[in-house]
Amino acid sequence: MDSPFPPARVPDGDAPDYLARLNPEQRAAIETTDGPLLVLAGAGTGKTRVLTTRFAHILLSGRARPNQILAVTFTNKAAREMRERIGALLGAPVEGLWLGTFHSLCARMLRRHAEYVGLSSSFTILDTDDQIRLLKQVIEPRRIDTKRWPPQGIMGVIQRWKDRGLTPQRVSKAEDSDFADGKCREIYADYQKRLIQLNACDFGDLMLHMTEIMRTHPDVLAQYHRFFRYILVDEYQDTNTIQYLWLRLLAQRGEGPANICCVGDDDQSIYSWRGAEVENILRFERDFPGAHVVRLERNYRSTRQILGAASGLIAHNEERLGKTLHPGREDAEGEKVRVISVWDSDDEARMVGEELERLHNDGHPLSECAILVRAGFQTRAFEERLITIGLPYRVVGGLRFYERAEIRDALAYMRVLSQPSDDLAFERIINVPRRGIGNTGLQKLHLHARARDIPLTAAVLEMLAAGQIKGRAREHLAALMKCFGQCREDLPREGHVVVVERLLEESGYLDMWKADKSPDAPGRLDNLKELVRALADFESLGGFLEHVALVMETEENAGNERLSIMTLHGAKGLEFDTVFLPGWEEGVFPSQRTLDEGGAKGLEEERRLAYVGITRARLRAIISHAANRRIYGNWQSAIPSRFVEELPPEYVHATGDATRARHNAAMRSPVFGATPFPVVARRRAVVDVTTSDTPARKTAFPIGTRVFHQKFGYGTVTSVEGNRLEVAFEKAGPKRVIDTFVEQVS
DNA sequence: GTGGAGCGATTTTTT
DNA sequence: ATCGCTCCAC
Repeated sequence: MDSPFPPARVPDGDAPDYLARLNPEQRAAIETTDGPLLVLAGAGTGKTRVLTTRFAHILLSGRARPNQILAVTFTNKAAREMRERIGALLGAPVEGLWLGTFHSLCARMLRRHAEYVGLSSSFTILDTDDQIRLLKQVIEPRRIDTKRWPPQGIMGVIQRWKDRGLTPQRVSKAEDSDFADGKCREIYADYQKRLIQLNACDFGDLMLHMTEIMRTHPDVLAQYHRFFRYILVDEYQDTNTIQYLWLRLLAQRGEGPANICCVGDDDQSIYSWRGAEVENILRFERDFPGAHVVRLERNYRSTRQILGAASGLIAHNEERLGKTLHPGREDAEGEKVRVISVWDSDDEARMVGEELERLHNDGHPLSECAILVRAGFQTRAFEERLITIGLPYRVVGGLRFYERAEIRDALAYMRVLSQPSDDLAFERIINVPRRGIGNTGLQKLHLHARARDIPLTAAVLEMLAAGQIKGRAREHLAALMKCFGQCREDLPREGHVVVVERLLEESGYLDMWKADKSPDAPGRLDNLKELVRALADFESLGGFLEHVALVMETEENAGNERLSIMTLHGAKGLEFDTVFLPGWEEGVFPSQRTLDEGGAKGLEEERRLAYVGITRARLRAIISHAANRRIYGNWQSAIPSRFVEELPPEYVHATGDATRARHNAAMRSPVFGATPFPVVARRRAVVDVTTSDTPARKTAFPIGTRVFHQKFGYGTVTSVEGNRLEVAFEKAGPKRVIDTFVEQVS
């Protein structure tokens, strides 16, 4: 240790105060600094705390300087959180950390060694849309039936190969038989070639190129070996093969065992479908001989009842390292996990709504409640119900900011502004708004560009000059190119914020949305405003675009007093006082797809998902299953999920609500219970609104106010009753809504 | 080049 | 049922 940080070492014997309030296992996980270490961190056992304290401990004990620790996470959110907490522990923000996602760290490394794979260090990182667009170009000349073999499917095959660390040369013929008549390998090779020509990378390439460089250039690898003294990995159970290879290259140096610490939980491995290999964590001790293993099993989050139910459930899995959660607090007895049987999915939504109202009225904050579903289609029933009873919610997940069409369009404009040779970006916006360039026009442009070996923008200029573009397209394109040219010229003088704003204005892009009559157009304009605002946080356009490519998220307005609806996958890492777990039926959860093709492994993963769901709850977990559910338009009867049976009965309170459910159903449909009568259901909904004891407030929306609603669009208030409005929506017709769901428009 | 009709798919999501 | 995408006719 030539250069301790900070200079003063913590004296042995006296434990420094950042270690004081940790339990013995947590301390072991932190103080076992040298050699390979696997920390099996059960849900709610203080994983992040261990990770960040360990990081701080390595620094404060003088074992390494900040830039000698490599700390890897999966999401930007996790990286950000870690950075903040380390800063808090050290009392000051630390600069120059190698702390980030696998992909951002690889991007950073790859910029230094890009030339080894034929890229220049200014390579661009493509988003999913660009990838598909490029792949389509590669597929096109090959006479492949894109009905049978859609580009997305081929992209999936390629990505899987990349996940496994296979460059086109490394893909064996045998690997490439099933999909697209065995042409995937050629397509993959072409696609990679085109990426290099464009000086671009997709996400998989960041890992693939960097791993390939380290594999084939021992000098580069040695450099990183000298550089990184300690490696920390979060969520190790989610690593795929390429991430594993990348880590192993960095960790397995010749002299002595590596200081690699992987933190994870095999029971929370739920991402095999995107390439994650649970085996990586199961195999850790064999991969790193002499590894220490620390189990964190004291849970400080949930009640004893919840932990008992979750542990009993996960014990049905075979493939696991084995861990049992114990309550960390003595007072954590709690209520039993409730299992509620209902008649159909409408009853389920109604039941959840009623429970939520009760909790809300008892003073439990809605922000501490969540509905966790297996699949996206389940959210709709709950949304409708919550709108009816007027409980504010938000659906977490959905499309994120940078995935929205208008944001991607605007970013494409910026990319062309900053890099005229960015063909994929230019292709995206050349006809947005409509400029009279269709498929054939674009083909001609491509032909010209390829023939002259120039970017598309240059091809446009040449073809305009040569009079090869006619009619309306000619004027529009000339105007567009002039606009880009002018903006590019103004950029250094006026700054990127002003110029981008002008570009979006003068190119006609903003006008396109202003003229759009659809209900979500105003929201899109707001998003664009937000995007331009975010631009100001960066010094240059290039810096902003790099950030966006890697960090595809913005801080969502958290909306404090709202309950959350999200998928179980989306809930991983979060916690709530109260968690609703609806749809525990065979075919929904576990999902039909898994039952059909996932085998025993798939089922175990579904069970882990159930385990993740239950362990999100601090105080209350409410599981429900319906006897009948509408799937893709028709009603189907369903039996309770096997996971319900697997819950240990001593921790469960089953509300045998089947009687009431059947009664409700009988009232609704005298002949066949399985086909509920929607009209009655709707009337019941209205009754519920008026009998609800949610206090009515004074509303700020007098009759005649023009309002906007996220789901229903524009409308005019026709009557007011406390905080409940009746609004005549222009598109959706008359609806009753709660005032918090609409905003006034002028 | 644009817009409408018909077709098929429809778990989970990050970077 | 619903949405998104492709194909075809104007």
